[in-house]
Amino acid sequence: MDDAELDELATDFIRSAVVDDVKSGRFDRRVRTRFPPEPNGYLHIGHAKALSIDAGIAYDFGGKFNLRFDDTNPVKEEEEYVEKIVDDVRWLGWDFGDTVLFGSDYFEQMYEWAEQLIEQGQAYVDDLSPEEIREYRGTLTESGKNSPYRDRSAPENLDLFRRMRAGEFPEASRVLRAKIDMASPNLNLRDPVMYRILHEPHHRQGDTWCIYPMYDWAHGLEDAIERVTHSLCDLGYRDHRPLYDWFLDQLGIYHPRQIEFARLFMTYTVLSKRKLLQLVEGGYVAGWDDPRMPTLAGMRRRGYTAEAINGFCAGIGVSTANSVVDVAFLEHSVRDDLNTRVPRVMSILDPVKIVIDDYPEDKVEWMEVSNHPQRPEMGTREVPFSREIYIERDDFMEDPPRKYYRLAPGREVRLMNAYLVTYKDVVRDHNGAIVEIHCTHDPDSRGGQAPDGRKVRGTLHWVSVPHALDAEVRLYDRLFMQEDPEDVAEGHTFFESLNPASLEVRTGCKVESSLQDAEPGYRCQFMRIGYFCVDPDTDRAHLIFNRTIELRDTWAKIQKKLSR
RNA sequence: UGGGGCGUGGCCAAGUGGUAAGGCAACGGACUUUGAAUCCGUCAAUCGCACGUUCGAAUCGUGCCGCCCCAGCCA
Repeated sequence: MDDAELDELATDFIRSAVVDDVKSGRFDRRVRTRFPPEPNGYLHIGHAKALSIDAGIAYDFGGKFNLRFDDTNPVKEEEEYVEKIVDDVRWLGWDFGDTVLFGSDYFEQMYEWAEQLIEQGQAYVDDLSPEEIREYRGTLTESGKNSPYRDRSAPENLDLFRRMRAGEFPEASRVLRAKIDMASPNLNLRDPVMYRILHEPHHRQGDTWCIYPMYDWAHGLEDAIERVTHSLCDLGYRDHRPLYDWFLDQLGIYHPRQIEFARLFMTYTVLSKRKLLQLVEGGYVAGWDDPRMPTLAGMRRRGYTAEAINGFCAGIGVSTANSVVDVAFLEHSVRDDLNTRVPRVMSILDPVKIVIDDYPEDKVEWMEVSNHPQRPEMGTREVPFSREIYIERDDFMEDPPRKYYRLAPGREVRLMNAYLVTYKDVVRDHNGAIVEIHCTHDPDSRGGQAPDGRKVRGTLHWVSVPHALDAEVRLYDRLFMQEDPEDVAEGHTFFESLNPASLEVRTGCKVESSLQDAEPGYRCQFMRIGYFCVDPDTDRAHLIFNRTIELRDTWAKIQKKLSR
């Protein structure tokens, strides 16, 4: 890549920094990034943003991208999560080569470097209790004070540290600390803990270790071992950067550059692993992959595409300002992607029967219907039409308001790709509820075109009664009712912001017969309603669709205005 | 009240001394066999506030205000 090509890649402040480093040869013109999840939960849309930056930069610069688990705390981490995370990263389409990396694989090297620091007199074994360490650390406004164990000799520290590793001491009895500055205004530099004793088996290392490295100590070393050039993380680590740099400098080893960016926040959503876990464990949702969850697994099940999510991430930009992205932008990204790629189909969520009195009783016509009116290359299919069809219950009104131009007494409407039909009368049950609407049709309007060119404003979707397939449809809505779910009164929790109507299960929906063999994951647009996909719970006897997202609904807006 | 960050339209976000990009949302209108999509148009005399420097400031200086993060043997 020459300089002119590089300049074009400088589209945000991080890429600009990378461009500078490539130009100056700081890392031999290499670019290598990494995504370092801790395997203690599922990935969510916030991780998709981080991935889009980490992996996206490696991709744009023709560099390498590492997927590396930051698994330094055996008590919080589980194997199940690593599989799910790997799966999600692949699904999003990011290429991390053929190896999944683990920070824990570097434990031995880290240990050797710790001994080096001890020998250099820059790390010591501290016997203070956790409570004492906290007291000695001082506060935001008062400086800390030195531990009485701070000046142990290097040989003594080495001996103690080796015995820590050998398992001679109980948990919490001792730690290894870096000897930096207990008076630093940056609390992270007040002799941070490097190793703690944990008599816990590790998900990959088994019982090999009983001392485990802390994040600040481990992270830069992992980056250095992997020859990462740019270690990108969220703003929360800004204050840790001096420490990241300090360890690498004292060791005198390869030194990547850490750059921080703002995490993603989104309206009507919570994005913290802790809270997501609470939703799962409290049974507020059906699991990590519940379609209402902001997890990648949930969104995938909901019908969101990787392209939509990546497009969203690219669209929100990268900056260092804390911001809350409007969930409407995510929804826009999803509709935008689905609109161009997904076939159209007719399905009725709330059916009411129409009988076309002047249409022969046994006749069936197979109408040729485009799979995507704007994209003829997606082909056509044959859809059966007969005397009795279902339409949407709210596509008929006996006493319609202004601007309603669907079926009503005295009206003629178009049945999409079929015929123009005119209202005749209605049949009710003893409670007065409508059970059938009777119409007549214009036999010369086959295909839906008026032979005389008369204007017909309303166009309805429909499904032939004898051919219709029964389906369950799960209508999902936002999980939370408030823009900021955490904005609750004192003593209350975000659970109270939960939307009680976030899931509505409809049974007895009538879908087009072409959906007969649709496989789980199949996406389509139910015309005039929204985008849907087949849920994995589907089986031969039971078709189940998830509503991914509604179509924009201008009529709903007009109605709202009319009612005011 | 220590330290580190951040403040550009309802929401993101460009802009780095030469007179406020773009997207989302919203609102009009055109088109329409999806009230979808598409298309066209409207939407910041002003960049947290106040002084100052300059021919000229969102961009530089000073002061103030507001918001976020840090006191795990979590990451």
